Amino acid sequence: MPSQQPDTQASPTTVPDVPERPSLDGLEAKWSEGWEREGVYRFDRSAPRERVFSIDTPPPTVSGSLHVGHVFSFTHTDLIARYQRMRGKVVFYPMGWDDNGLPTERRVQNHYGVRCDPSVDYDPDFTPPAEPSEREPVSISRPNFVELCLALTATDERAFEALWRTLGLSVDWSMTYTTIGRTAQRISQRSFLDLLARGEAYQLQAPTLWDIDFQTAVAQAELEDRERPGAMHRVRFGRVRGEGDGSATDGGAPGGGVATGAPSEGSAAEPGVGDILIETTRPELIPACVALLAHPEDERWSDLVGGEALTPLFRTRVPVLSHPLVQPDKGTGLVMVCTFGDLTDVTWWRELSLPVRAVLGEDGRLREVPWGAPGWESVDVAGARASYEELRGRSVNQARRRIVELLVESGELIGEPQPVNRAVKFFEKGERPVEIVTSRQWFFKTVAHREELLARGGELEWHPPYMRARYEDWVNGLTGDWCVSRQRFFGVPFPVWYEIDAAGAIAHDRPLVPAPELLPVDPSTDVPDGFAPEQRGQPGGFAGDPDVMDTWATSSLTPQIVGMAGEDEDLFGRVFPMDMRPQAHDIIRTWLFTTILRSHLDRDALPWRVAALSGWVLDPDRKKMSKSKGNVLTPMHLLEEHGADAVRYWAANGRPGTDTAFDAQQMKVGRRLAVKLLNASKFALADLPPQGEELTSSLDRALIARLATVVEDATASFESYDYARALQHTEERFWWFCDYYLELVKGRRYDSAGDPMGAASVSRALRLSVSVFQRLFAPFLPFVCEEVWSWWQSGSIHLAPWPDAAELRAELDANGGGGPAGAEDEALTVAAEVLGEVRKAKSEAQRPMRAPVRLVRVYDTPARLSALQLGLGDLLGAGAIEQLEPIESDEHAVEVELA
RNA sequence: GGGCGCGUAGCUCAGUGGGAGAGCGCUCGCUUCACACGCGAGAGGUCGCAGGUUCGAAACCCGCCGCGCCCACCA
Repeated sequence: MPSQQPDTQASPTTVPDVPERPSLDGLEAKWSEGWEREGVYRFDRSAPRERVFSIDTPPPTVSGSLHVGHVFSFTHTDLIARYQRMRGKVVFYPMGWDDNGLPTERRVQNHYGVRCDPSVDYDPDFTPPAEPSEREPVSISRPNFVELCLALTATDERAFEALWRTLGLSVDWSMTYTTIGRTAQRISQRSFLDLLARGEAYQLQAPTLWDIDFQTAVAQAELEDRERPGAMHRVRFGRVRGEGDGSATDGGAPGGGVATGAPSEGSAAEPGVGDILIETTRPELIPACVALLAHPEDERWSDLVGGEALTPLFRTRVPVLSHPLVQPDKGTGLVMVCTFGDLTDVTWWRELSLPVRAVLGEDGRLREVPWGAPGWESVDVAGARASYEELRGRSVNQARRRIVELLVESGELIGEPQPVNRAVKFFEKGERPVEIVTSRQWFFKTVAHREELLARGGELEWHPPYMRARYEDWVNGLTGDWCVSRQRFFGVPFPVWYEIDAAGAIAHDRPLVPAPELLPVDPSTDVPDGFAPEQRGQPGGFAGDPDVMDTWATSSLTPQIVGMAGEDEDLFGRVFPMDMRPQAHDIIRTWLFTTILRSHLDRDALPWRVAALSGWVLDPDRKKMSKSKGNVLTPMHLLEEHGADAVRYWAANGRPGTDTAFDAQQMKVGRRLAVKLLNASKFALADLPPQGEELTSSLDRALIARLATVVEDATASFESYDYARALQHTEERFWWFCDYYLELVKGRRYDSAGDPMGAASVSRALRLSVSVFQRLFAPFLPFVCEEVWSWWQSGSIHLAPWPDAAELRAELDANGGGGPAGAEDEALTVAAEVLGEVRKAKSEAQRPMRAPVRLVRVYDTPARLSALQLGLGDLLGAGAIEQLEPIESDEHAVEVELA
C-alpha cells in the first residue's frame, strides 16, 4: 500500500538523470501504466475517517461517448483529488458508470436494430441482426434486450476508462461501480423497500407526465422547455338553454333542452353577442374537455359561472366554474380544462373535483372512446361519434389539423388561427412534447420534506456559493412527489410482487416483498416466497411489478453505493458522509437534489460536506457545446493532438461554476507550459554544481521568499476549491522565474569555478525552487511533473508532500542574513527592472540579447541603489554589462549605452 | 413574471476602494550555450449606459440596457 513519502524537498535521493532532449511524447502511456503498476492511487482501506478525503464522483451516462464537457468537469475533480492527496489525505476516488436507463436503451435499440417486447420468450441463441435496421427493428425478449444492454455498455465502459486514464484522472480503478451492477441494484432495492416500509414510497393511480415515444412516465425534474410554433384557436362553445333556472343542473340527459352549438342567427362564422368563446392551442383536446373556467372576479363571464356549456362538435355538457388561477387577461378570459392538456389542467381537475375524460393513449394517439356511455354523454351522440371518428387513431398533430377543419365546417372556429411561439414541456431526452396520462406509478415523498431539504441545502458548503440559490429555487418550486417508476426494461426493477385474486384482479395495495438477503431480485423472473413459478399471472397466483426505477432513483444513492452501505459498513464508515460532490450545475435539480433527499431519508445526514459545481463548455459562439461539434472534437482526439497536460491546463482555467468557451489556443498555451517545465527543470538540474548548505546569495534568498508567498496563495486557493486561481498564480510566478531569475543566475550557475560559493548557493536555490514548482504544478500537469520529478527523485510526485511555505521560510532563517530586511527582495526587483531596460535598449537597437553593454547608468533612490548592489554581479552577467554607474536621484531612470 | 450570474484590449479572461492587467492574436526584432513547442520589445481599452456614496469607483449603492442560465399556472 503506498504511503506518503517523507519530505524530499531539495534533497535528491538520486543523482539527476536528465535526458538530452526532454519531450512530452509518450508521457501519458508511460506514466498511466507506471501509476497503475505502483498502485499510486490505490485507496488505503485502513485509513481512519479523518485522514480520508472522499469524492462522490458523477457516474457518466453510458450511451455512446464522453464529450468535451466531461473532460472539463472531471479534470476539475481530479485537480482537487491530487491536491488533497499531496496534502497527506488518503483520497477515496472511485469511478462509476451510469449504465442503467433510457439513454442506454435507446443506444442499444439503434445500435443493434432491436426493440424490447416483454411478451416475447427468451432466446438463448439470439444474435443481433447483421444489418441493423432502425426502421424495422427486431422484437426481442426482455432478457435478450438486457443482455445486449450489458454487452454494449461493457464495451463503452472500457473506452471510457481508457480515456480517463489518458487524461490522467487519479482514480482507484479497482473500485469502479456501475448503476446496473448487482451491488448497486441490491443497495437501490434495499433502500426502496425501506422507504416502502416507512411510507416514504407509495404507489398511486394518477395523472402522470408521459413520454409518448418511450412510452414511460417521466419526472418533473426531467422536463425542459422548448420553444415550438403553435397556433391560438378561438373556439365557440354552445349555450345550454334555460341556464340559471335550474334546468342546467339536470345535465347528462342527452337530447332535450339544449341548443345546438351554432348561434341561431347570422353567419355561422361570425361571433355574436354573448357567445361563449375560449382560446386554445390544443383544439384536439376538445373531446377531453371537462369544464370551462373564469376568474371569480371576471364580470364578463359571471352570468355564465354556475351554469353549463356545450363543447363544439361533441356536444358534451361541461360546467362553467371559477378559479383564481385563471388569468383574465389571457385569451377571452375563459379557459377550457381538458384531461389533460398541461399541468395546470391537473391542478384544476384536482381542486375542482372534475371528472376524467381521457382521449390520449399511451402512444400519443387519440384512443377509442365510448360516446354515449357514462362519462361520455352527449346531446348528440351520433354527431359526437361521427366527429370523433375523424380523429381516432391520429397523433396529436394530425388530430389537431383535422379538428380545425371540422371546426371550420361547423362554424365553431372563430377567425383564423393565430400563430404563436410557445414554450412546450419536453422530456429532456425526448423528441416530442410530454403528455399527461393517467397511470399507476411509484412515488417517493418529497413535498412533505421540503423544509428539511431546504435546511440540508443550508448546511452544505457550496462552491461557488450562489449555486445554493438554484437548489433552493427548485425545492421551493416542488409541486408533486418524485415519480420514480418507468415503463422500461433496462433498469433496477421494483422488488415487489402482487397477489392476484380469484377474479384475476391485481392487489396493488398489498405488495409482496422479498427477504432482504435475496436482493437483488427481478420480479419478472424471480418468484415470491410461497408461490410457484406456474402461478405467475394466474388467478390466485401472483404478478411481478413490471416497472423499473428511474435512473436517478439509483444514481441518487451513489454515496451509499460507492461506500458499500449495508455491504461493507467498515468501509462506509471511513468515507461517509463524503467530503465532496463534484458535478455540473445543470443537474442540481436532479442528481444533487435527489442525493440529498435519499441521504436524508436513509441516513438522516447530508451526503457530503461540499458541493463543487462546474460549468459547461461553450462553443465559441457562446452556446452550449453542441452534439455535432462534440462529435468532431472527440476527447481522445484532443488528447492525442494537444497532450493530456495541455487539455487539463485548458480545463483548469475554467473557474468553478463558470461556463468556459472551448479554446484550442488555451491548450497550446498549456502545452507550452509543459514544455517550459521540462526545459526549466533540465536547466536547473542537469550537471548542476554541488549544492551548498546555505543560500548565501541575496537574489537566491529573495527568490525563495517569494516562492513561499506563491505556495501560500496556491494553498489558500485550493482550500477554497479555486484551482483556477492556484494555477494562474503559480503559472505567473513560474514564467517570471524563467524569464528573470534563471537569466540573472545563469552566470553563477555555469561559472562554478570562478565563484564556488555563489554556485553552491544557486544550486541549492534551483533545487528548492524547481522542487516547489514541480509539485505546485503536479495536480494540473500530472504527466510532465511526474516525468521531471523522476529525473531526480524517487517515488511518485503525486504522493510527495505539498510544498510548505513555512519550511521555505525556515530555510532562510537557518542561513544567516544577507542585508537589511526587505533589501534582498528589493535587490531582485531592481535587478529585474534594470535587466528589462537593458533588454529594451537591445531590442530597440535590433541587437541580440547577448550584445555587450558598455555602460548602464541607473538613477534611483539610495535605498534601491544600495539594494541593487546585492545582486550586481548577477545583473552584470545577465545583461552582458561592462560597467554600471549608480546615480542617486528622486526619479527612476536607466540609460543604456551599447558597445 | 420571479431568481441567479455575466458585461474590462480583436479573442479568452483575471482584477472587488488609491498605478487599467495577463495570455492568445497582431507588429517589429533576436540562431542568446534549458527551451525556435523559443527569447526580447511594441501597438491596442471613455472597464455596457446613466446617476449616487467617497478625498478617490472598473470595483460599493440605485436605475436602465444587453447576454446567458434556472424557475414559474406558458390556456
